Amino acid sequence: MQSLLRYLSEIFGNAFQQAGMDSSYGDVVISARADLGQFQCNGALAAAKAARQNPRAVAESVLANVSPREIFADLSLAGPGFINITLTDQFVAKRLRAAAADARLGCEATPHPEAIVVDYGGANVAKSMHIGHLRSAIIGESIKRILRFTGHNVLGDVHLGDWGLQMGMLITELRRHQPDLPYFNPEFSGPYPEESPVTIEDLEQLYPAASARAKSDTEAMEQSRQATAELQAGRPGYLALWLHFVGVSIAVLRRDYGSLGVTFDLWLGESDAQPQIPTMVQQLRAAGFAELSEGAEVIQLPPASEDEREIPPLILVKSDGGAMYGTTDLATIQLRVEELYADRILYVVDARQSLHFEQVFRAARRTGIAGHAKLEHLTFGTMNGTDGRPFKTRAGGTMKLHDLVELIQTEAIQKMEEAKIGAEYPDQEREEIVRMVGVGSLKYADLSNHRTSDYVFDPEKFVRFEGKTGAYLLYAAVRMKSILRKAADQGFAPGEILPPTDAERELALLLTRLPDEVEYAADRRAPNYLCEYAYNLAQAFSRFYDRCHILREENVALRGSWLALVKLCLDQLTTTLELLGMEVPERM
RNA sequence: GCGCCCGUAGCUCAGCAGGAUAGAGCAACAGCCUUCUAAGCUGUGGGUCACUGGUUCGAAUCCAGUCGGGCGCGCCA
Repeated sequence: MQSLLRYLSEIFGNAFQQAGMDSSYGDVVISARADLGQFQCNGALAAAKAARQNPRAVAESVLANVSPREIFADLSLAGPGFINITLTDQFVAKRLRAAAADARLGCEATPHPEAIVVDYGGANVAKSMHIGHLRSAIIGESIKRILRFTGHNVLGDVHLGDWGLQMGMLITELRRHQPDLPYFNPEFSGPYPEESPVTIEDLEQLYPAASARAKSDTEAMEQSRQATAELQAGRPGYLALWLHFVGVSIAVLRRDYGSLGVTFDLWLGESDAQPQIPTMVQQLRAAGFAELSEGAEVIQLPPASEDEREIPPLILVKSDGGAMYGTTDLATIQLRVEELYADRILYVVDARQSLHFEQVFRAARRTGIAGHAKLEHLTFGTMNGTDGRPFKTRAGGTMKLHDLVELIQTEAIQKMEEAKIGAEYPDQEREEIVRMVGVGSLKYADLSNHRTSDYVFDPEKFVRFEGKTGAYLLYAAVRMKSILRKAADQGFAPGEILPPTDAERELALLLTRLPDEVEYAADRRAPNYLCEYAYNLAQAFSRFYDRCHILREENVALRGSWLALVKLCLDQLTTTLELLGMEVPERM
């Protein structure tokens, strides 16, 4: 089914065309003046300007050409040339019946499906996830779901930080503590132990220690570089050790991402691109893209057109022969294009990496590595504390993701106790509710900000469950479920959706919007639009709920219509929340 | 120095491919539970959209400049 705005825009586009003007002027949008109409078309103003005509006269002639007319309860001209549009209740009801009968709730799948890789998460081996990893995971997960829902073939890749200097640091640091391990003995011929010599706790201690040491001690840094080079050259002991680091880390990452409802199709990492690098570099040299500069090999990236700016070259090979992360990213693009047949690769990464991605993308396009694939850096802003500085705990440290999830769930438990809700629920169900409410609140708080803006991360505030919060949305959905359950118990079934009256018109109109809202969010890769829509739905439902006592309604047809409306509302809200990565409990 | 992003209500944020009277939540104040879950609903007050200029019939939205804030800028990732 064609989306409503598209359908209306087509009608007005045709009307403009018949009046001798471009159909693009026919764009219909939600009205900014609900008192004057449900929708509006402003194209006559722009068309009049282009044609040097009187805008009201243009609007008049367009109005005369509008067809079909019977779906409109009112079409009127206002102000300098606005066309205000109000649909008949019959037509609205017809749209809703069609949406309710459709498995996709009236959302058409894209006619041009692409193979899309979404690169998000970005966790590192040996570092436990902290709140700095939150946004990429939450935003990336939502964008993945949205694009998948719109009909694309989407693969989510965690793209682990499992390679590079940090690995060398870990190796040297561990050697410092346990030099007798067989991994460090060049004479050792294997096999190496299957059991990891370190736990995740060990790694989390080792990493900051190693990092600090390398920063202050040039000799330690040199050793780390050396170890990194040897690892990359394939020294068996180091490789075996590294595999343990990765294995131990992934187990914990799966748990942490899992607790957020974030799942990946691919658990690839920087290391997976390494085998690709030597031949790729050879190809680039052969094709004349590599250039010697200050001992390193670089790819120059001069502007190719006026809208490109000067940017520094991409370092392809360091002066010590090693690869930089830009090289790894290039090789990863090559892999995704050649082996995953990616048409498009999206990177959900902090805005501070903008320059890096600009370099990588430009290099990938110039050299042909990207092929026909489109590359997009979907930036997101920094999470600051209430003081406007990057977020820190009271103790001044970074808050671990695990602790944050726990904190917010503790709060959910407290809220339920205060409201005297769920005391009689089985323990397991109550735990599930707490998880869904806690994680949902956290995600909604994050996603309702536009992804590109920096925002203040205030746990005290996110934990509140009143107002425009995830908990409010879940609460609304749960009330819908409750009504439908009680209706079924009493033998009341949803019936045919009738033309809305004043009591439910607001809700009914909102329910015609899902396809346009999803498309809007998908086009902009911006989940916050869906957050807004979900909130509007929940609010419109709550008002309707307050005004109309559904189960007490004695008119069977009306009650059936209302129940069908609740059902459709629940389906749409659930779908929208799913696209945001939120789960709805049966009751709460 | 160069570049990127951002200044909207007391606070946190939407809105920005130009459109009519700039929205929401929180906070403040006033109401609504013998009725489908009050984590709810209703109402009131609160804004020179940082500033200046420009483009336009029309600018929070586009352009230029100024001020203020954040971030980034070749061998870490």
